[in-house]
Amino acid sequence: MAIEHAILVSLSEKSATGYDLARRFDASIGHFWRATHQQIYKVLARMDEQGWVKSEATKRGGRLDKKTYSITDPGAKELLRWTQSPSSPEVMRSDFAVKLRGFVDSDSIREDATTRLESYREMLAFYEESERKFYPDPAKIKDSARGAYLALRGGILLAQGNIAWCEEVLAELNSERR
Amino acid sequence: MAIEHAILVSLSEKSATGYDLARRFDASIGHFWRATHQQIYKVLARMDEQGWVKSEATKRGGRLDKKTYSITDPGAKELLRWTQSPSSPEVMRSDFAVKLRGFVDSDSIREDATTRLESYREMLAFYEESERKFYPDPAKIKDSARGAYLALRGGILLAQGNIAWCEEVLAELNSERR
DNA sequence: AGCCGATATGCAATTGTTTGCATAAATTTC
DNA sequence: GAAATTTATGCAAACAATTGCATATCGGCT
Repeated sequence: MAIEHAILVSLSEKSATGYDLARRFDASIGHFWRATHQQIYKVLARMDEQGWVKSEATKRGGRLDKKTYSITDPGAKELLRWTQSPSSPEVMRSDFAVKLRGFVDSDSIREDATTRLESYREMLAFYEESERKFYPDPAKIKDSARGAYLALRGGILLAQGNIAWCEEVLAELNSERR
Repeated sequence: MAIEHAILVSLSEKSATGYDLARRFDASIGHFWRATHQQIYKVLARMDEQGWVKSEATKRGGRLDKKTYSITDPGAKELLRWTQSPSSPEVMRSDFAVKLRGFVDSDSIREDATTRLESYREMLAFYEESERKFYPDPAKIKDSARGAYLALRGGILLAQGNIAWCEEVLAELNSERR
């Protein structure tokens, strides 16, 4: 029930085609909500029917029309309504935690923890780079950018939590080996 | 593709009925993987067909049989296979981050952050209580409990990350108010 | 005796998401 | 000039998960 709202947020920043959105959901906003292009196209069509977005078509000869979507008033109203309703707590679903809990094969867990550690470190590096680049001085952040900044901070803090977790797992597994 | 494995992990700890599992998925292992009883019953039936679990029925007169499930050899083999295959990185999906990113109504965000902060603090308190109770001395943890301990540590570290995030959001929103 | 909560199982419908496939022009790279 | 990548859209099938409903007994409380 929230890919719609992620799309509304994204469109409220800037109008876009489904393709553009798919790229955004693979980068910026995609750090907080993943979605494939297939899903985006389908949801966009539904949202269009509902009147939350409108599309402007560009003819392209032999190919299907290119459609640029923008948010409508009802769409903005829905976004406000959603913002104002309390968000349900995230459903925790961690393959890694289940794997740990099972503790069937410590070598595999070590490998997995190593891979995860690496990818969370990359993620953290990326987020921190963004932070330095876009918000060098937290006191001077424009009001319009406060939300994006705080979302980014979340990415950083959660990545750090995950890194700490992986490091602990690896430390524990290595101490166990002796 | 992982509720099966969470069930296998849980059954490998101790045989159980669907009902028992549903309660576990609402507490211990449920901290890392949520599932409803309906889903559990359905998946158990499928796993039974696949031969990953077997069930022993107890007749109960007018009512449907009570079935106690336990893990089979093929089930244990599948659990090992799953453990040894690299876990796909968790798909991040955070309503809260999307809401922040949109930043439509800061009062609602403040409320939301306050609620989340509270629930993560409760979670953390619960985890830390478990840690004190079951693992007072990390150096003396039995091998068989290492996995559960490390999963618990994950819960603690991620809860702390989320708490830090909520606190930052609230601090930022309050400084903005002036 | 009546009510409530716990025990115990499950079907059905719907919604949400992933995966596989398909098409086709424009642009960049070798 | 050929090949690969990017731009751009979408359908269909399968799988995963949620929500609503239904049933029935047992034990404890009032």
